[in-house]
Amino acid sequence: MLQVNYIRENREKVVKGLLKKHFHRAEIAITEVLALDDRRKQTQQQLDESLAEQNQIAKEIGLLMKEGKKTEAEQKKTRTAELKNSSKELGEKLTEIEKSLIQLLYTIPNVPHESVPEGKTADDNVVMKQVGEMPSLPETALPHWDLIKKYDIIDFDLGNKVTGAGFPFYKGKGAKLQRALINFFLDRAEQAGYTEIQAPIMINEDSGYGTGQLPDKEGQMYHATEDNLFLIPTAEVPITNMYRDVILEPKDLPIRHAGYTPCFRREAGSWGAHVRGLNRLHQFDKVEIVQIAQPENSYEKHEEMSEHIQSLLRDLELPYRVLKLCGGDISFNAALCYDMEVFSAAQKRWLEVSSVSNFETFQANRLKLRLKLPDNKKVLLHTLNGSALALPRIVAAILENNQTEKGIRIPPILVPYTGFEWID
RNA sequence: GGAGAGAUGGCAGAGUGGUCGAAUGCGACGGUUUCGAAAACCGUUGUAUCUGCAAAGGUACCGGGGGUUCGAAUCCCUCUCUCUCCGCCA
Repeated sequence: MLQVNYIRENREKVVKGLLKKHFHRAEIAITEVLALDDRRKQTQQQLDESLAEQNQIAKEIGLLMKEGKKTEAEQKKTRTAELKNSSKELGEKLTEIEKSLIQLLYTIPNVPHESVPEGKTADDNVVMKQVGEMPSLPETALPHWDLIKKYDIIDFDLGNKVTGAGFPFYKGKGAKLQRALINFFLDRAEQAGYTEIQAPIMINEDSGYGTGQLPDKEGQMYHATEDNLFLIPTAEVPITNMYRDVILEPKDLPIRHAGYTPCFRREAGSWGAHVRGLNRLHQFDKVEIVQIAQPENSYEKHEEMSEHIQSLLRDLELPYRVLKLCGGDISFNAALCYDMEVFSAAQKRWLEVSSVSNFETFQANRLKLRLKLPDNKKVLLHTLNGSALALPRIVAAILENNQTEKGIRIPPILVPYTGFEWID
């Protein structure tokens, strides 16, 4: 959620940025925000005045009562009755205005960083770099959904039976590979200075609002209505919400956390031929990295996170590229976002395995996550996160790219974690 | 699941209707003292929002929401959470 004061002071910049994000009603929405905010202030002021008078009279009555002047006290009560009525009306009006304002703000996306390229769709994203050699596979190469059957390591049919589509079972070396990847990612994050977190995988409503999954994207989350809890779509949600309503000091920063969790996404309506196998699941494993940084250096941290993620891909020997998302493709919350894609050689497709974003103050504003400066002023902090990494597509690429006649070769860096060199 | 207790400022902990935004203690910060430190002493020390160049002032907030009252941290209702005991249990 954008700050109203920021909008007010940077109106042109905000509108321009929102248009880059293809938020076409930017001008209208901003005008309305400012108008609502003016009305809010005006009403608040009227209410405050009314309440101030009431408080004043109440004090006077208190004094009169002490002195035993009951009649005079009774007289004062008439005026209070009037004031109470007007306060009530003003209060209701204020609540209504505030509600409209918040609702409107919820519909306005974050302003993109100036380096975000113009563009409408994923085709307009800018390839920043491409690393690694593209494997050349024989004609007989299989896509991962065939490989997992051949070696009996991941079972979708069992998942269908026990839970439903998109909830596969990992078996034997398939299960061990999962565990190896998680441990590898966590160890590397720890080496890079991230404190490991084991977070709850269900969150409450407040947390959903805090990081922006609510109110708009509730359809993406599984909802346990009995207890009004949501299964997390990413560890970003519980980890970032650790800092909801928190005021930090410069010495606490930057904060670096890494957490492994399963992630749950309903993915309503997004199924099709291009999401076969491991390409899209309802439940998957992911190690997430989160940083909380000072506004003046958050973009350095963003680069740092991007570099960390890339180092994982290089060590796994996967060919990858880094995209800078264009205005039209970048997410609602993000100011800047890089996507990391690995090449899955049998599908001959680039698969998104990580997304690293700087949200600037967009989440912090909802979270009320602030920094207390030496002069006691409070400013909103910047939040960042990235996948490091999401497992299924990494697994898909490893399986496809490393397939040989004698089996699937495990990348050497993982062998200490898996305990085996081949899936055969 | 049953019974009971509770939720107050960074922490501890008073406060049961009228200068209570809230005693006191601890912590933190600044100062005096000291070669330096400790101790002692003095002072400062919540958040949000509005008016204002500022100084200053208004309003709201004692778990959340609602109510009673001229006036509520204090009374009533309700929700949430925490703790203790019993039951069940990885």
